[in-house]
Amino acid sequence: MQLSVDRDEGAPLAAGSQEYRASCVNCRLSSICLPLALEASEIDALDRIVQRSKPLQKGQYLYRESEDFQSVFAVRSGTLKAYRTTDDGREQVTGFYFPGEILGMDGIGNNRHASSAKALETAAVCEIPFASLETLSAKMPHLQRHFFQLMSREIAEDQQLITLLSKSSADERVAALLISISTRNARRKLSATRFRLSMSRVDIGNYLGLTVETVSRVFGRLQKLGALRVDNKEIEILNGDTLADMADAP
Amino acid sequence: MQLSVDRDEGAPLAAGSQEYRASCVNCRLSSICLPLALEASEIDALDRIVQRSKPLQKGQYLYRESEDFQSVFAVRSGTLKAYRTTDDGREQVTGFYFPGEILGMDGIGNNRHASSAKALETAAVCEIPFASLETLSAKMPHLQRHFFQLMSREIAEDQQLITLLSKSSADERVAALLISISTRNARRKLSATRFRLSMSRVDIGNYLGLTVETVSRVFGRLQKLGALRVDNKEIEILNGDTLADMADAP
DNA sequence: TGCCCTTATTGACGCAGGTCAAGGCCCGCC
DNA sequence: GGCGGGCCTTGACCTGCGTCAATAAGGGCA
Repeated sequence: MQLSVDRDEGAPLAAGSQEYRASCVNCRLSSICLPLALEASEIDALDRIVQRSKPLQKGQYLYRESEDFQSVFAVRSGTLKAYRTTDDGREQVTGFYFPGEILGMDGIGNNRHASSAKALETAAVCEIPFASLETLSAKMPHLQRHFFQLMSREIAEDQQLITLLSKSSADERVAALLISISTRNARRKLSATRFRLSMSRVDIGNYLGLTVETVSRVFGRLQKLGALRVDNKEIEILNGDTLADMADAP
Repeated sequence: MQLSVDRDEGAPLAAGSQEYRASCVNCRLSSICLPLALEASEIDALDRIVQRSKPLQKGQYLYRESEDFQSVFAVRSGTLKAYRTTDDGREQVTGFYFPGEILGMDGIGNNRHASSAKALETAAVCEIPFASLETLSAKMPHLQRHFFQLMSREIAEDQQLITLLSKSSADERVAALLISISTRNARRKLSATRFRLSMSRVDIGNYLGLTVETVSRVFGRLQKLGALRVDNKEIEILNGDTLADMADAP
């Protein structure tokens, strides 16, 4: 059995094509993605600089590490992962991005993407050229503030991951990720207890600093504890409290 | 024997007091801290919003987690550490901050500091009220860009730490930290090969996700390899190449 | 529908680093 | 300058997770 596919695009689906003509005004993700305080005219101005293009297929790159940085991106549907490659060729997944979330901000620092972004499933994104965003921000205080906040939150989230990696056991890490996904689903009015993991066990392990085998074993353990039902990529959270306890148990 | 104390303040020391009247114009850290493209009049405007106060003593807090966020801070002299406390009471050091570096940006996201900052030794800072910074940024494109870049770099650095914590051995982690400190010293025209660690082994271990004992053993190992000379907090890098190899060995 | 290749699970085993414990050193304070 | 309490180091032991290996379960494609 399969949960329904995300239908997160803002616009009503236009008879089979060009749904990516959607606009921010009627995007149902705008509450996540945009500053709430923007006025209609301001949203319009933003809307004019946002570029929508045809969806990425699973495995396609949105951008690659060390490419010129031009834009940040908002996820409209699907999921992406961001990762960087270390000098010695190892990969590190630095984040998963769900609809309404912004990625690419790590490239602003020196005009070069600090990571690569790849679609984990078919995904649509809005491209926001950064130069235009800067110009617009200078004129729209709410927008400027919003972007400072978005970046700050990315920092805070990275710090949380740092804490997770630095201090926690395999169980805690996996539990924390599941809770994070659950919370982000809830924000988009999707089920917080039942969802499909778009990323592989390898990606999860990589993100959490664990091996696939360990991730697999933790899923088994959590299932045995009755906190979870796992059916391949389908997850059902049976006992959120157990999971939460697990996520920050000493 | 002790290396000379950092004298990083911008202004010449004013006969024993009130050296914190220094201004950005003649601060020798401005090349690290400020956008190079600013004009004199712009630096003046910035200078007027920057507040300098009396130095923090070792152990004093600059701000605490979950306090109201008002300002970001630039280190003028000394070192600080930032850390957050997890739900279960564990601490995680998220960064060390040296002269010329900015801290506090993780608080912008929801107007509350996401971490605490504490002086590791006597330290002077410049306080930059964020509201004023926002106003000024809207008028000064270079400044706006600069802050976007600073925040982006913080994200990129956090991602590097994530990679370190996720993938690397104890040896790699310690080597990477030493190289980072060395590089940041060089940027301030201090010795890249000889310095005094302002943080304790506990702090280092905490930052790197290791125990004190392991940190101590790694120092021993690096010393035995001839890469380092360690005398308590005094470090001399004897062989930067060995250290670099170690920092990103598979 | 069946084939092949990728992804996931499960088991056995070893090791890096955590834990516990003991001792030495440095430094601030009286 | 001597005393006390944190730091730091070193050793012995233990364990959670990585590694290796073998098998099973999907899932895309002809």
